[in-house]
Amino acid sequence: MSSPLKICFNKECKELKSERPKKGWLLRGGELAELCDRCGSIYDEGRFCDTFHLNASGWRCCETCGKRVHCGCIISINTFTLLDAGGIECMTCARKNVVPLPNPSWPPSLFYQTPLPDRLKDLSVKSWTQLAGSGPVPWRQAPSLFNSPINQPELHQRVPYDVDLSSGIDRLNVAERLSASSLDKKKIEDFSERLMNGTLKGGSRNTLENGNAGIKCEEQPGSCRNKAQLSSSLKDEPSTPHFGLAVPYACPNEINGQIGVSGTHLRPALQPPLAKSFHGNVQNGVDSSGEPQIRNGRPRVEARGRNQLLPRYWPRFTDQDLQHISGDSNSVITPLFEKMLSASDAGRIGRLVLPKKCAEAYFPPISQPEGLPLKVQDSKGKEWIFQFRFWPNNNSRMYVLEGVTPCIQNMQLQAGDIVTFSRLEPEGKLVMGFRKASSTPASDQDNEAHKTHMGYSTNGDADLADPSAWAKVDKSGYIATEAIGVKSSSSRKRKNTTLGSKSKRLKLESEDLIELKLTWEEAQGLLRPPPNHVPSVVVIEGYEFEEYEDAPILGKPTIFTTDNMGEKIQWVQCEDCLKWRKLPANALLPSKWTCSDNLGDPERSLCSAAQELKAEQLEDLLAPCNSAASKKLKGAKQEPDNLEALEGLDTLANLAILGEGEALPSSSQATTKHPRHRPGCSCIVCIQPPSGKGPKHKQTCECNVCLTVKRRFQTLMLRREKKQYEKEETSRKKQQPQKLIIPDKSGDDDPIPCSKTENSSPTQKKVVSEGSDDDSNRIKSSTSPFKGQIDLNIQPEREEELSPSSDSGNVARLIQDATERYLRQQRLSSSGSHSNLAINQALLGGGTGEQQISNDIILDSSHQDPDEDHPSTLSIKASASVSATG
DNA sequence: GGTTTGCATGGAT
DNA sequence: TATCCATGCAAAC
Repeated sequence: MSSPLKICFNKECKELKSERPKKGWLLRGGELAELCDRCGSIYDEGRFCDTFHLNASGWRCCETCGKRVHCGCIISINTFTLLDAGGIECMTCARKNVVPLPNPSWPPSLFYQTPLPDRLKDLSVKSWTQLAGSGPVPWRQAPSLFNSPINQPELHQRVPYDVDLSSGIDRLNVAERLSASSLDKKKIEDFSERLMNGTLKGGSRNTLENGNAGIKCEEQPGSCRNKAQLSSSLKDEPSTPHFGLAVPYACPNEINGQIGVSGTHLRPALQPPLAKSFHGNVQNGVDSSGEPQIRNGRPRVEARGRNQLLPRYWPRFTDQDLQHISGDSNSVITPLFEKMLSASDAGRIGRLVLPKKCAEAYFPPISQPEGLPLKVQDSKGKEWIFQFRFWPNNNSRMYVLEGVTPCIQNMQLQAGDIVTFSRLEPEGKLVMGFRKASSTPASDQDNEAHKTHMGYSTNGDADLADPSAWAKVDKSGYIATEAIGVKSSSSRKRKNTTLGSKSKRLKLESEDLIELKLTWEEAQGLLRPPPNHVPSVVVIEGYEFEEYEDAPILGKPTIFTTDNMGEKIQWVQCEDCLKWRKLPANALLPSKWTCSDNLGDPERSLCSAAQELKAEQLEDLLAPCNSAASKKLKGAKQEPDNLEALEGLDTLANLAILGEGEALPSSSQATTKHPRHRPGCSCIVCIQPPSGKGPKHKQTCECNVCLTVKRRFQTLMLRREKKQYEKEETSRKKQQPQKLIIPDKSGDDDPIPCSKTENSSPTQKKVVSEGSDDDSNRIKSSTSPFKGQIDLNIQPEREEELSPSSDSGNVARLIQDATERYLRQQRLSSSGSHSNLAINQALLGGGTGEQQISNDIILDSSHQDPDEDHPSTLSIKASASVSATG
């Protein structure tokens, strides 16, 4: 883009340019100043100011080394930094300091050069320095008329909210900022008008583009601050209002000539100032060579702003990222911040929570909760309009972008992915990019060192992963991913960060997401009783239910299929030898299954026994499964080291892969929700699937199951209270034998006599037969030894706190958490007149290889006490004795 | 009934 | 301890 003018852009020169003029500093219009060969060379050598501005104002001395630094022009903008205590420091010295700031995100020239009306020039030094030196003060909080300090809500509140959205000019910004500068409203309005008229911009632009200070400044250091004399440019030149409109919120920056953003292009001498050639190490705004990036002509992160941000919000852009964003344009990209999407962010609510400091640093100031519309461009160039707003929160604010769902979906993002915000200069457009979680740098998000932060490359649409590999966002999927996330987080050193502010909220990586395609139902199907736990038994309808108090663990996933005889079978992989063994379809396996557990097939109860499946058959067996899963399973087969990876949650994850939706093996699909239930089973478990669909028992339902469940619930709660009480007593009295009224297991190694415990029949018994609403099957008996011990005043809320910590650890807790989530969903889905009873079926297996089924009977509090609105849900773990395999 | 909205809560830092 | 922020949740729609 060659200037029509043939003379050197340096007005001190006026020489003719060559046909291929040398490029100088970035103009606000986006072009580069075109210089004659001589000036270009001088500029390239970094002597431009020395040569042409020697007699200009703005020269100051570095407070540290005393070196003279020109501070008064667009070219020198990044050669110094402002000191909090006043004065300047050259970049060489600045980098030696603890917080190297190659230049404030808000360049001093913003202030020095901003052509203010005379009546505004009384802005005190104090106010500037305070703004500059305190708190999170990114460029936008620069002492500019266009900038306002953050953390001054009181000021914000005083200012009438007045955003001219139609024009794209954020008057509020101006008003607020002026307010922050103790300007009276009249001045604000006047100034805003001028701003709208573009006169200010024109003046500013003129001044800046000529690369000269354009200010009349006292020669004494600091005088500029006191007397921000304005050039006459305000009146001299009509505006060129090409900026400040596209992105209203960005007007501070744009109006000030974008120099606060990436002013790094001001000296693109040593390297073509192509924005896309963003230098890798941006963490400190100083490149790895120790040279300020301005030397490289590369945009840098707004260092000052970013230094105020938590590391996890630091933008980590690769060249490819930048290339994606900038496309083929010559725009300069200024990375602002990034954020890993939380489940909430990626959810359907469409609200993206913005880090407060980021929002206040890079988005326009808003004084009203309603905020203002924000135009954001994605990496494809598509524009989105979000509502940038905040909520009052703990005397603070919580900033959100509303209406992001379409954009998020368009980008096909989900929790764990990272959205990036950057600014495109000189347009000032806010650009929202993204990285899929798989391309997240290997380093910890919170690792402030960030030495390996460029270990990823994709940014975008072009590199989208297969959507099918993404975790489901639906309820069940979410629950499941949480559960699996334990594994994923544990298998990596990466610490849960953004997503994991709560322990049970887990960051997902797309690699994991493949594995996390697990539905609630499927997760249930893997539940097993904790090892060495002996259930108590309750009989409903003649069928015995085993009840476990501790949370279940996860069982071994299998692959269901049908054999030649048309009989359903399942295949399970031995933990030790990795051979696949055939089992009856109704076999229920513990989390670790080995050939030795294959009691039903003595010939193959040893690992030395050959595998029935040929390689091809195995291939076919695994074929319907997710390829990734298949790969992993086979990989595990080949690599014993991977055995461990298949344990525990990995196991669950693998099953999840195998069992998800269409990928579910056929025979498994037939019993998707409850594999151990036969098709057509009408038990309450099957008629009331965890999905929440299907018939539900009414709250007033008096069927045997509901009655029993209620009774059992009450009993359980009583037991737990007693248990808790006795635990406390025990801890007090030190090893005093428990005086349990209830036969119970207070610990893993404290089994109690039980009528039905370990040696279950190897064949599956019918679990429960009742279930419909009007089912009036009688209860033969409730053999609960706690019959009659019903505490009607029991507080369901105590369920959680009374729950003994399970040795199944996080997994179990997550499963329980998932259960609660599910129940909440259930509760929501029911109108209140419905029973919130759900029986969550769970597979339980004994600790020694025998297997049992248990059903988690989940009862909403309202079920028991409809008059009270207990927010929490309850779970009763009843069990049906079931068969073990082999 | 579902969805949206605005605030509250509490874990994480 | 203060602050941030992810999420819950209830009222409003």
